[in-house]
Amino acid sequence: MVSGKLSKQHLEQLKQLCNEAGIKLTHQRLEIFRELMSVSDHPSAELIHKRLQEKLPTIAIDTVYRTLTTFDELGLVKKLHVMNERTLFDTNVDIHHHFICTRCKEVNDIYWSDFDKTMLPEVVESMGKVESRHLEIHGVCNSCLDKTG
Amino acid sequence: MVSGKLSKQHLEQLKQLCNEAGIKLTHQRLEIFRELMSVSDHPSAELIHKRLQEKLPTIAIDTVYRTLTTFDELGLVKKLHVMNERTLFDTNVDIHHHFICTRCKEVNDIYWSDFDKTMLPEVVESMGKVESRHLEIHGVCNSCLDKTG
DNA sequence: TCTTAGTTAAGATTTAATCTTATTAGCGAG
DNA sequence: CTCGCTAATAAGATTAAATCTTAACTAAGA
Repeated sequence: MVSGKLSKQHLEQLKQLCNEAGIKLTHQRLEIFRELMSVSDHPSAELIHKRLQEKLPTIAIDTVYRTLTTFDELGLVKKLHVMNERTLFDTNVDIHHHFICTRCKEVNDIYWSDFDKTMLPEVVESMGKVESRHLEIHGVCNSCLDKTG
Repeated sequence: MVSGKLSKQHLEQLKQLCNEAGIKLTHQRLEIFRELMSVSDHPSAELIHKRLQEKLPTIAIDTVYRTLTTFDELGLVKKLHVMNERTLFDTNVDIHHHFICTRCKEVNDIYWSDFDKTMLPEVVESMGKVESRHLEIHGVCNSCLDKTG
């Protein structure tokens, strides 16, 4: 788990990762990394940009977006809800889940009643009043597999 | 399951639902409903708008958005990926899931390794090459429950 | 038919995210 | 350490999804 205060170990990790990936360790990347490591919540790019205003008053929002995407590719952070850029509507209002192709973005319905009936862990129930659960499975659909392997 | 060609039964269902909800059954609502019932995929508001151009050349995109939201409230359709309007970043790259509060939109991490180890149904595996799974649990967090009940 | 509250069309507005271009800076070679 | 190349950045324009505003319209009950 990556979280807590920025240590020399983390710094070395970033340095090494940049080296391996063949990208430069810029001041901006370092500060965005430092900011990320100092929080345990799920910040937006804009929030990070805002928090960095004091240290880097001239940093552009675009740089934050770009850097976070780079970090996502390096595996340092994970984007949430990336599968679709827009809101979709489902005429199927029965309980079901989705298989989303990471290449063509096609959405397929999944029925898994055994899972729907499964009790959630105690920890989850203690977080609040659960209303629904939705499983998103990401992968490459057969159609895309056929095209490129 | 709601899909297939629009039948009189569907029409009556819409009429009744509008009545119960105290809203008018307008031409636009009927055509959007008809369009929704004729497809089995997951259309966006813009796609529906586009498909309706022939029948209703003057329909505004805003009407489609509004109507779909109304239908969502009526339970006729379901919005996908509604929990967050923006992309968030997670510094936790370990396998985990999320509890998302439908009121304050706060995101909490969930660990459920038993589920992570569970085999997916055969139907899912046959859809393509699965890369990852992500569970989103929606509900009201304790903090929000305390405020209003 | 008349009335009115709810609904719509059209276009402005908001806002997340990306693109363009000139400038800057990391970092390896010398 | 300095130079020079190339990747990276800042700034502002741009794109696009979604919502808001306002005047005109219409469904449905009286």
